[in-house]
Amino acid sequence: MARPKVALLSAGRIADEALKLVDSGTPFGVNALARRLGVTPSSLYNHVDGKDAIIELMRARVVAEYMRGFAHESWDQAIAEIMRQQRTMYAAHPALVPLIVGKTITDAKAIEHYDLLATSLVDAGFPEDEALALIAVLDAFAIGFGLDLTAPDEIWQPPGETKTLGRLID
Amino acid sequence: MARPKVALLSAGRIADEALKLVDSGTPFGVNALARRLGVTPSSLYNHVDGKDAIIELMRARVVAEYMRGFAHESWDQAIAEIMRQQRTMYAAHPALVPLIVGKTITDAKAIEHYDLLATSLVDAGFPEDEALALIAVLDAFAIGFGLDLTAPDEIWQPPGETKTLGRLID
DNA sequence: CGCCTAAACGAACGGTATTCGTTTATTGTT
DNA sequence: AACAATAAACGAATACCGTTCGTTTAGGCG
Repeated sequence: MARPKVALLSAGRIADEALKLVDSGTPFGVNALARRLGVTPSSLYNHVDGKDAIIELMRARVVAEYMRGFAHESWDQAIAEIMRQQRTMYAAHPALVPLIVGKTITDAKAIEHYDLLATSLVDAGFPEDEALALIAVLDAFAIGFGLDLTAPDEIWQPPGETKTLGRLID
Repeated sequence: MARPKVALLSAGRIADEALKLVDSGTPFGVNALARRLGVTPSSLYNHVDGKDAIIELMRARVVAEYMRGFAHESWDQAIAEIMRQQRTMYAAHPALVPLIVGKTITDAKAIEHYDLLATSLVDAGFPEDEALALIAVLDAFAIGFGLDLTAPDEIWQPPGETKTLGRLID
């Protein structure tokens, strides 16, 4: 097929289908995504910059849907609210978490939310370095929690007898 | 080369060199590891079960080196001690964290430590399901913190102006 | 009408982990 | 001492992966 009458693809459709693919539980990949879109893998590169860019598009999608920000709240209430929103977000798309982990955040909306928190903390009197450290710790916890949602069925596989753990995980 | 007079490889040497490779910052892989060992990739399979098994060997190595357990401490002191040991461990080998994340834990010593904590919590009166949930949360936080140590140089890459965040990260 | 661009395809490339067959040196057994 | 079995290396082959490039063709614009 050459150029079709109406374009089969668009960044939006790619992002949507990618998220559906991820949520379906099958491992994410450019080839699998292309197959789902009824297209060859190389066609995607006419609309999108590659695998990492697609992942960033997915991040943008879920951030736009789940992160609502906060208003007129004390810094600790703001933190609680943000963590709740992130929990809901990651719970809705657990398989996305290991994909976005460790990748630089470029999405404007996502950065906006971090900026909002940073401003709230600084306004509340936190020194700048402490504010940054706090944001990092909160993010670490949120990511860690999100990863827990994708954890393999068997987190632990005791090779021998255990005193307590074996009973707990059964 | 066929079989040499003295074996070039052993599970131990593979684990050691793998950890050195990981710590060096170059991306971990079977090919890169084999090159470092002066051997072809397929030779590794005479001693070790594959990539994931090598990663599990590395986990065993660092757990054996850094996790000392605890004794006669209250449950909250025990938690604090475990978290400190994990922090030190991950800080010493940050690039290992993204490799072990999400992989089933089979190493005996590692399981032993989780079992010790589980026992401590149950003995302290926690219901079994709460104890397991608590362990999961603690683990999530530790992993999240560990991942933060490997984070890319630029965690955020603001596409536009920011109110506070841009100032904080410079 | 003709040119340029957009958007698809297919082939090829370099990379990954892994498997298998072959070779050969060492070890264990009769 | 002769011989079989095992261990441990290599190299070639496989099956993926993400990505790049050249080619084709349809649509829009001057």
